[in-house]
Amino acid sequence: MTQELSKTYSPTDVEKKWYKTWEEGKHFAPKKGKVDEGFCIIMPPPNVTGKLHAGHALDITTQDALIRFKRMKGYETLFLPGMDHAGIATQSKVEELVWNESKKTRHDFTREEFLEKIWAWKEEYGGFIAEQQRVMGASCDWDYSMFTMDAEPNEAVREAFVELYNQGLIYQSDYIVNWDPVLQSAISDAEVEHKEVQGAFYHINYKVADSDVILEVATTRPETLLGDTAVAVNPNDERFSHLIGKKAIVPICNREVPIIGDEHVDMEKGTGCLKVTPGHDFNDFEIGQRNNLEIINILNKDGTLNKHGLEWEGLTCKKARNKVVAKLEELGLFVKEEKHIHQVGHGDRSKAVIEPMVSKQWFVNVQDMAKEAVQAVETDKTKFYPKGWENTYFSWLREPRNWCVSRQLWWGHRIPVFNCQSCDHQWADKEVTPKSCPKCNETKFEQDPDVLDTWFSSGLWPMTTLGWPNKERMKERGFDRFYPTSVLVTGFDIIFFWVARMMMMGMKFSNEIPFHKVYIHAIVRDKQGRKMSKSLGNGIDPIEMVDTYGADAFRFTLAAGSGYNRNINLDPERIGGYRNFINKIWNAFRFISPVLEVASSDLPQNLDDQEKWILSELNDTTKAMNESIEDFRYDDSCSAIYSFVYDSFCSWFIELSKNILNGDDEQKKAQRASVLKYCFREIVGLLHPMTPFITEELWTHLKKEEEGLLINHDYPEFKESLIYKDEQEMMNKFIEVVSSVRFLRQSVNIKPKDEVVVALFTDEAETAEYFKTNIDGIKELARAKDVQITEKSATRPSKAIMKATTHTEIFLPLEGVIDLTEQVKRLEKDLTKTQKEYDKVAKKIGNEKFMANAKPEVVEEVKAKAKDFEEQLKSIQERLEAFKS
RNA sequence: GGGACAUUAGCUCAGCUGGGAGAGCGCUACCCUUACAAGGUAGAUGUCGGCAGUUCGAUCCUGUCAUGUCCCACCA
Repeated sequence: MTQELSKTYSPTDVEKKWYKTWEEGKHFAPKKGKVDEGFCIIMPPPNVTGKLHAGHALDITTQDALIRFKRMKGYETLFLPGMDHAGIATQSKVEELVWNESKKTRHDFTREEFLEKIWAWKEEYGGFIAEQQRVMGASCDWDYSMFTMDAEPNEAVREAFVELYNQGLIYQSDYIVNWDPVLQSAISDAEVEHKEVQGAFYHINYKVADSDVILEVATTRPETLLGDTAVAVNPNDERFSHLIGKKAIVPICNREVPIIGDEHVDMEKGTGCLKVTPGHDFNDFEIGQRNNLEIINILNKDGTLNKHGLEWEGLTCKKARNKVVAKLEELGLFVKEEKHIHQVGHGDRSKAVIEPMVSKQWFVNVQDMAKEAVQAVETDKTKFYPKGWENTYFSWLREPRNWCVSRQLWWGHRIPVFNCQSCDHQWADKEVTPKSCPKCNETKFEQDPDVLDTWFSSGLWPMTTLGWPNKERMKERGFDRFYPTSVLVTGFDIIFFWVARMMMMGMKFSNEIPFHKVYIHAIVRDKQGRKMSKSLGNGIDPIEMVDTYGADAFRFTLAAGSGYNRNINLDPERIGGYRNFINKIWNAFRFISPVLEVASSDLPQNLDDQEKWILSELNDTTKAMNESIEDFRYDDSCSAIYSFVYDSFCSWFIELSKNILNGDDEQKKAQRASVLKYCFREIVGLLHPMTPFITEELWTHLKKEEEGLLINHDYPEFKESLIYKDEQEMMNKFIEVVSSVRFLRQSVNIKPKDEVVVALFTDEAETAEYFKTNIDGIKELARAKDVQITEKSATRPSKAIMKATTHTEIFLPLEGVIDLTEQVKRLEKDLTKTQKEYDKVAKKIGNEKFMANAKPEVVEEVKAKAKDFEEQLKSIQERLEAFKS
């Protein structure tokens, strides 16, 4: 039936075929399984017009592995996809496009016209990333897919906003915000990146009015003196306290401003005198609030100086800075400039220097919400994996600043606040277009022009996607079944942006946590550990990797690198390595495929030693897989299955089966074939979450007629009945002996084809018995024509080379000349090594305190080791003496 | 300025509550052995960052120093 399998596995067609089968067969849709419980992961929605990058690939791999695992376990699973409108990113992209095409900005269009352009762009490129997610094998239910600007999320956003507004938790305020002059919008604190910049302290003299006293202030931003409305000193500072209440004269604009005392001023820092610019500095704004200072805004929206900039109106701050300094020098008020490295805020999207600026913005009062969000994690309602990331989460939420949610953009959720032009009433409305003012019933009113921060809708995402706030939709989409969702998988870089906000919003509107567990995965970097970036050109294109190595190999690589670490350094060569592993599986299958017809799908009754051993190893692997996937230790899962398949199954069990399968004993042959088939059925099951495609493909040859697709099949479980400890222990000795023979063969350059005679000496009756039972295996794998097994009291062959283990002496009798010096050298090396090991344990046994204090089982272990090493030493010494004489 | 995390084989990393240092890749040698050269067999490599302490015993615990990465914080 399957004789035509090619020597190497080619993934492309197989992957396409199976994804289509799964999707068209609706196998990603939630279905009640044997466990009466839902398991749901909401996929972090990527930017709608984005392109899949390595980070997304990791997102998908780790999430999809969990989903597939739980689906097989019999949970009703939902992997819910979606896309984000990504306000700033998308709008900027289209602005750039329009500019390149027609040298026009968005302000050359009406709001409606420009939004149309963005929608058109979205329609054209919007589906692209979802196709790429399919290529990765994401088993999400596309029927659930949502876009953050669809009608349903819009409804959710308005619902949430209006609720918060009516509860007084949303307010509008003239407040100092981070102003991005490129975006020409306010941005939230979380969107500001602080970068170290080489700047300077400029020392400037301010005259005190009606006196000769001069106050020297230090500032990094001399140009802002045009907006100064006070000079502040520390009230406890004896140097200056007597000046409090007097006036100072701001240079250049010659404005008289009060000298005030404020505890905030650090006597040690700078000159101890602080110029206060409430309009353009966060601290100064606070000082201004405390002291009722006037606020002067000296900047335009684009970051250039306005009329307060006097002769420098229209210049950027940076350009104005030098000119102001020059002017001060001219006026004799400039003292000196000191180099100074300081942190300057930059917009994380635009990279522009952020200008603190006072403007009217909408804020969410998050103080209480943050407390609840903190508590949920403190009480382990929501758990972080790895736990350490809780600190990051807490650090953000324990001292939250209110969240500036308004953005002066067009692309996004319009703030549902309306101002009546007749009666000045302001209200928030759940209707997209309210009919009339609720207070005066007039119909002349205007909606607030701003849109909401993208993270406002993202914060509601787990609820929105499950139908909230519409009762009917919630029922339809299974809100009660899937909320709180099971796991959130994401990178640490958006713990504040997203995780924290979802927690706050979730607790606020559903009175529940939005997810039980948060798995924070690593950041994918290049092989040298550098962040992938456009400018470095070191990005790895997932689709290219899939084309080259196959999605399974790529997924396995990502999974193998994912545990509780914070970086994955991705080297395409490693993907190649795991591609080879996938190919290995393919070929192992090719090996067993001819005997499948004589195999039964169930386990035979009278298992032999080898079969018990492999089943026991498989059982251990199954246990390890089940536990590690549950704990998000994909690295452990991958290494467990990798070494089982590669070492235990392929290198030993298949090799040991060749004899039997090529032999004449039909019954034994059928039995072995059945065990091979059993193992393989389990292997593809165990691997399916990581490598869904090849496993589903092979499953078609392994499944029973009545069984369906692997994607829905039961995940292998640990079985008490398949523990065979003795057989495992014996097999380890067997492997040690065979490897030793191979080693000895190589040490005297015996060709792989040539057969040798092997003599084994052991005093362990059980071990000897085992070797005798499995003598064919030794012959086959060590290429021996004859194997003699005797007790150590027997005479050793006179002309032979030898290696000693703790339990068995392995001799290769040789004819002709042996290079004894080589052998002596090698044995002496063995001797020193073993002696060292022995000395270590002997020392412990000689140590009275050790014998008295150590745990009994440790003492026993050490004693046993001592005995083993002693045995081994004796063997080596005897042989050395024999050689030397 | 505050904090977190890291430092283990050439590279990337794993090592659970302290009890003989591991994996993958790479490397070396020999092999086209009838599933697989995207393969097989065998092999080499570590003062577990430095120093001190606790302990019968420390890669693991404590302190300290060094180096690195990241996060937070109001740009005097």
